Amino acid sequence: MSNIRTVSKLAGVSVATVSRTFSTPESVSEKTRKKVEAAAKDLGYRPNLLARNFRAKRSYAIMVLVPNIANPFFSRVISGIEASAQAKGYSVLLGNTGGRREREIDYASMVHSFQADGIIQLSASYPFDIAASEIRPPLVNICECYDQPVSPQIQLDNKGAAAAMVEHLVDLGHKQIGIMIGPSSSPLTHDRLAGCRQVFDRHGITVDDRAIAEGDFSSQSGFEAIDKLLSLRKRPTAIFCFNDEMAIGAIRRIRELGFSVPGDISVAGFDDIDFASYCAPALTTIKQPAELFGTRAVDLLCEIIEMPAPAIAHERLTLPYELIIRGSTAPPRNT
Amino acid sequence: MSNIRTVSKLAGVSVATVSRTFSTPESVSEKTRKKVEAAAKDLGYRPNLLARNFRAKRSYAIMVLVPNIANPFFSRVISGIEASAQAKGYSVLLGNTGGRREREIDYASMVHSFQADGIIQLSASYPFDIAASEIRPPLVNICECYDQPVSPQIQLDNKGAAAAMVEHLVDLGHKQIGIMIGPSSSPLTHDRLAGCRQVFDRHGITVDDRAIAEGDFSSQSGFEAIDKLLSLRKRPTAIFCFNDEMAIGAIRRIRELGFSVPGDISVAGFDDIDFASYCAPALTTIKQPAELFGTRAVDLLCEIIEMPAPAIAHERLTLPYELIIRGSTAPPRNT
DNA sequence: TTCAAAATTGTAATCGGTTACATCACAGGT
DNA sequence: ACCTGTGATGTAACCGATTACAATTTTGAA
Repeated sequence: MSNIRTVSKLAGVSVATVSRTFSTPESVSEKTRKKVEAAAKDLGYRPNLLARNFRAKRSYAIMVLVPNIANPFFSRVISGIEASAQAKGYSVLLGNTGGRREREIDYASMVHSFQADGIIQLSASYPFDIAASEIRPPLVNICECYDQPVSPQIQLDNKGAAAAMVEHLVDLGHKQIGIMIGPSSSPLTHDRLAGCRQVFDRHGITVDDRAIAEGDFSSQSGFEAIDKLLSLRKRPTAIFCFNDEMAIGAIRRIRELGFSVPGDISVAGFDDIDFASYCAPALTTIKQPAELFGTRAVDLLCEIIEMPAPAIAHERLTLPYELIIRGSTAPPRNT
Repeated sequence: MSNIRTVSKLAGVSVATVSRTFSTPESVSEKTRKKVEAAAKDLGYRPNLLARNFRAKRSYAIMVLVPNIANPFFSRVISGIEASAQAKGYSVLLGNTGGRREREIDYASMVHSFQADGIIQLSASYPFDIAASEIRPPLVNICECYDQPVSPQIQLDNKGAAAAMVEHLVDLGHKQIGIMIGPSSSPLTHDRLAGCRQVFDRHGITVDDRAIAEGDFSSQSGFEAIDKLLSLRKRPTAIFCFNDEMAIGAIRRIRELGFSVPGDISVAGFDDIDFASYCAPALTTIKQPAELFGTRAVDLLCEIIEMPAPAIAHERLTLPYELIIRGSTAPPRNT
C-alpha cells in the first residue's frame, strides 16, 4: 500500500507538499499539484483517513442511538440524519439499543475513545454517569427528550399536538374518548397525556383512568391493549392512540370484534407513518416532520462539535406538527 | 487528555506494559496490572481507539449500503446486521444511497481510505470500477444480488418463492393472474418473474404481458400501477405484487374503485413486513428471514475480513422462504 | 538591477498507540 | 554454584498523516 512518502518520492516533492495537495490544494502551485496528482494516480494512492483522523483527534463520525431502527418513524428520522451528515462530511454510526441502557452506555462511550465526535440520541435516558467527572461529549437529544435539559433538544410540541387531536375528536361530538398511551415511563406519554387532559378540562369532560390503556408503541400491543377499552361499561366512541402502529393494531382488533371504524368507533394515531394513508380506513393522525428532526439534529450537533468554546446553551427546539384528518375518525353514531 | 505515556509515568511502568494491560492483560503480572489500572482510573484514561485502529490499519467498522433505510424490510435486515456486528466488536456505518450509484461508490470507497473494513451491500450494482486495478475489498452482497457473482452473496430463492405463490393462486382456482413487478432492471424482478412463468407454463396458462404492471416497490407505485391491470378486458381475479408495500397500495386503490379483496380480486404480496398481518384483509405473502440476512452477512463478511489469504470462493448462500397464507387471497368468485 | 514581501516548498516533530527485540529476574535442574 | 528456560518488563521504532517553522523561490515595485 502506497503512502504519502511513496508518493512524495515519485513526484519528487516533500511529504508536506503531497499532504497539502490533498487537504489544501490551493496552497500548492498548479505545476506541483499536477505532478503530485499524477504520481498519486500511478500508485493508486488514497489518503489514509484513519491516519488523518488520528492526527486530528476527530473521527468525523456521528453516533446515532435509537431504540429500534425498524420503527418506521425512527427510520425516517435516521434518513434525515444520514442525508445531512453525508452532506457535511460526517459518517453515521448506527447504535440500535433495543432500549437497553447498557447498550446505550456502551455506544455512547465510543465518543470517549474517539470513535465518534458526537451523539444524536432518540431516547430519554442520559447515556453517561452524570456524577462522573468525565467531560460531557457533544450530544443532541431528539424526538423523545429528557425532562431536565442536560443537553440541547429537538422535540415536537407533543402536548399541543395531542390537544389538537382531542380537540378534533371533541369537535366531532365525541364525549367518551379512550386513550392508548405508550409506556408510562416515557416523557412522550406524559406530555401527550397532559395535552389530552388540558382539552378534557376545557370541555368539562371528566377523565376516567379506566379509559386509558397502556401499550408499548408496537402494533401487537395496540392489538392487545384495545380489549380493555372496549369492555368498559361506557365504551369509548373514539380512541386516540399515541402512535400509528398501535392504532393500526387496535383497528384490526376492533373489527375482529365486530365493530366498525369509524362507524362504531373512531380511531386516531400519531406520527403519520407511510401506512397511515394506505390503511382502510385511512388513519387520522398527527404528522411529524421526521426527516427534519434528523437534519436539524445534525446541524445542531455539528455546531456544537465544531464550537471553539464548549459553552453550549441548552437549546430546546420545537418542530411543528400537523393534524391530518382522514377516514378513521367521524362523528359518533347517535349525534 | 491523558495518554498511555501519562499513565505509564504515574504507574511507574513502561508504555508497553500499559498497552499490554489493556490489550493482553494476561501477559501482565497481577501486581503491575493493578497498579496500571489504578493509575488509569485516576487519570480517567481511556485508550484512544483511533490511534489503535490507525496502528492496526483496521477500523473495525462495516459499511452498509442500502437503497433506502426507511424501507421496512431493509430496516429489519439492518437490525440483524447491527446486532451481529456489535456482538463481534464491529461498528456499523450507515450508507443510505437512495439507489444512486455515485453515492454507492462514494461510500464504498471509504474502505479504500481505511474508514471501513468491509461492505455489506443490499443492492445490485458493484460499487467499484471492475476494470480498475484497485484491490477488491471485502464485500458481501445480500437480498438483491448481481447476476454475475463477483462477490459472495446471500439471497432468497426468489424464483422458488414466486413459484410457490403462483402455485397457491392457481390452486385456489385463479386463471387470470396479474403481476405487479418491481423495476424491470432489478434482478429481483427478473428472478421472481421467472418463477411465475415457470408455474404458468406448467399449468398451460398463457402469460399476457399486459397483465404485468411495473411499480418501484413503493406503496404509492402500487396504488398507481394497479389501474392498468384492472382495466384489462380479461380482468385478473388475482394479483401478485412483488412486495407488500405495493400490495397494500394496490388494495387501497382496488377498494377505492369498488372492488372487494379478496371477493372480487385476491392480492398477494412479498416480504411479510409487519403491517402485512395488520392490514384488512391480512396479506397473503412470502415471508423472508430479514434479520437472518443481516446476521449471516456479518458472519460471512467478518470471515472474509479476517481471512489470512484473500482466496475467497464466491459463495452463494440461499435462505429459506415461507408462504404465509392470510385473508387477502381466496378462490375466485365463479368457481 | 535590487530588494522586500509574498508564495511555495521542505524538514522534522508529533499524534497515541503496538510490538519486535532486548533485558532482567527468578525458578528449578544439575 | 552454575546454567537454562520462562515470564515479566522496558526501549525504541513504527504506523501515515499534519503542520510549525525554516528555507527557498517568485513576484513586483522602486
